[in-house]
Amino acid sequence: MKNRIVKEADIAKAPEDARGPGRRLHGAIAHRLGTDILSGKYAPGDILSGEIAFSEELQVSRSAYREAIQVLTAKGLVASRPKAGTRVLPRDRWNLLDPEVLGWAFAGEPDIEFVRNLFELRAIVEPAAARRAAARRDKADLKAMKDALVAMRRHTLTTEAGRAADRDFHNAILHATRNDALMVLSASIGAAVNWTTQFKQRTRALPRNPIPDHARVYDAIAAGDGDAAAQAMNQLVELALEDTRSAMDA
Amino acid sequence: MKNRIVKEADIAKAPEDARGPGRRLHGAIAHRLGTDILSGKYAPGDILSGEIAFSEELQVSRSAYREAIQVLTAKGLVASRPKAGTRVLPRDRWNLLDPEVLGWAFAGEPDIEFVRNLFELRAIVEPAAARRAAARRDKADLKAMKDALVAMRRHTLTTEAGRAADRDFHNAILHATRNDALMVLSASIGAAVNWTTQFKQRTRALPRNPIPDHARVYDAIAAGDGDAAAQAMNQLVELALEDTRSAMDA
DNA sequence: CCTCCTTATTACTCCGACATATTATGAGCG
DNA sequence: CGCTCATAATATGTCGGAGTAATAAGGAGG
Repeated sequence: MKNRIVKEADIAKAPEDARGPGRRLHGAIAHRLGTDILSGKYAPGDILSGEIAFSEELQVSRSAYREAIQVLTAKGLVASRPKAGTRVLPRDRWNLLDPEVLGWAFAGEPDIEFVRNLFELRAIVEPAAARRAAARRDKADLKAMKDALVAMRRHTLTTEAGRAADRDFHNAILHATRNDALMVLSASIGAAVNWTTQFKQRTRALPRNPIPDHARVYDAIAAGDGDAAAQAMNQLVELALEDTRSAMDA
Repeated sequence: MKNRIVKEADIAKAPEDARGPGRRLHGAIAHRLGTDILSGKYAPGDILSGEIAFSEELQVSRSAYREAIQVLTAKGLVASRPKAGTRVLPRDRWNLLDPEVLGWAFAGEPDIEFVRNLFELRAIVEPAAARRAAARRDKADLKAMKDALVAMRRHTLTTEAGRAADRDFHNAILHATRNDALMVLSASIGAAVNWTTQFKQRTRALPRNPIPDHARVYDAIAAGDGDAAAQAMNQLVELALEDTRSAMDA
């Protein structure tokens, strides 16, 4: 049984009705409106045309449009009130750490400043997570990290399998912290990192081999050395930011 | 002249839900289902009854029920597929940092372990934020912090106004970091902290005056001393955790 | 035992009507 | 002239039903 994945090219090919199999209509509408908002096409304070007008313009029923709006409302992007209409909320109300919102943010040309902020957050959270992982990890955690490391060596970051292994490695570390809140944050940051990594690949080949950095983090966690793990992870993040920044400047 | 039968009265009058004004019906349904999921009434893997059955049981239309499901889907709590039904997703897919989800998590008796994890995250993020705020704050930031500090002194944490001032203080610090991602995280953590603070008050009077701790953080940020700001904030969080833990143990 | 096809079930989409909440308007009055 | 309060206008909210499409499950054929 072939488990086909939906390629990015498919939805990019049909910008108007970006609706592939498995993707619901209201999901597609939410995706379109979400990217439009994140890209600045609709600015905070703007009021969307009424339900009837907009749903007709999009050629969809009012129900589908409303369900899409509920999704955006749940993510803090918009708010609706009778008679007043649906307006885009100020940016600080947006749920920027929502994985789907992050995907929308990176759908177009990503804002360099926002990427910098995400890496700053990553530089705060991941070293601290690595320190705790070094103290709490068990054999299963170490095995998951080592497997991911091996997979990264095999496929390199130029392939989707390699990037998946990279995410697995970081997820294994976060999992070893035994902290739900940290793990959820990892899902968000991991998604963002994935987008930026993909972006790096889009411009040119990765200038540096990231495997040794990951190996250092693994060794420190395996040795139970929290300080070394935090330091190694901090270095990893800093270098990743450097790579991404140079790729975006070019 | 219209002889209307009880339509949405049942849900509205339902004791626990208390659908307040300004709160929509689908929002109330999402709130109810959300709290039921967070409280464990519906466990991950459980399949909800079909749209028709459940909407009739709740005495609401399918539209309202569906829009509520879209909200839960957007927050990663459930996923729906034709023929398979709507099932509760595993916990690691939940958007636990979504402010609304956090509210649902604290609607019932909060899980002590989850609270500990949230404070651990706070202990990671807020000191780092304070360090950066010390480096980047301007006069407006300092004024906002000082105003919040004054308001905290006036009202104390026993009043809603005082707790709002507490949130304002922390938000001012996060705002001074000039980092969107950090600010969003602050909204989440702030919401959670608000719930726990409220919980502390519910059990007994606050055993210690938190104002001096906040003042120390302010002084360090005003002086531009990043290390001192981080250390003071770390101490503040640790003490807050201690208070909350003792309040919950009792 | 596996593959392919059929079928039944379930969510998904659409439609049109009515109810409700909020803003805007303007009449009446101090 | 400016304020208050009732009234009307309008967009969102809620409803019920009909029909479509997708998918898991079970059966036919290899």
